[in-house]
Amino acid sequence: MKENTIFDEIYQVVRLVPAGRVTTYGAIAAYLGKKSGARLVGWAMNACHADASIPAHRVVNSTGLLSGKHFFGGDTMERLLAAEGVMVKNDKVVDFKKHLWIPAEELL
DNA sequence: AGCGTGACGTGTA
DNA sequence: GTACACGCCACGC
Repeated sequence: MKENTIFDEIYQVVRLVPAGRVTTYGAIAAYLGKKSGARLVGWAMNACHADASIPAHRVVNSTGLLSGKHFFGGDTMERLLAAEGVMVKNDKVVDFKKHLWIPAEELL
């Protein structure tokens, strides 16, 4: 490891996300020190296909919308979330704020 | 070395 | 409340 790349940094944080919780691209970016690096997180997630150990399905946008569910292959993302206790309605996380997990706050 | 793109976020109209 | 535009960092060509 010790790639020291933004990708790995993001991967580590995403892997720290507990089951039944979801985080946002902005939260991860903020934790890494990137204020508006949300796009970078999305980019890293795109490469997450190389790491099946990364629960990218727990990462949603600030509106709680499963932006990447389309990339997972249909209902895979919402199904994984539902299996962990996170209900998804209309591609959006139910009680999103309640399930929201922010590294900068929880890992504080 | 420069331009375009991207699973986003925030602000303004 | 919805729609549009700009900004951010990193990667691909």
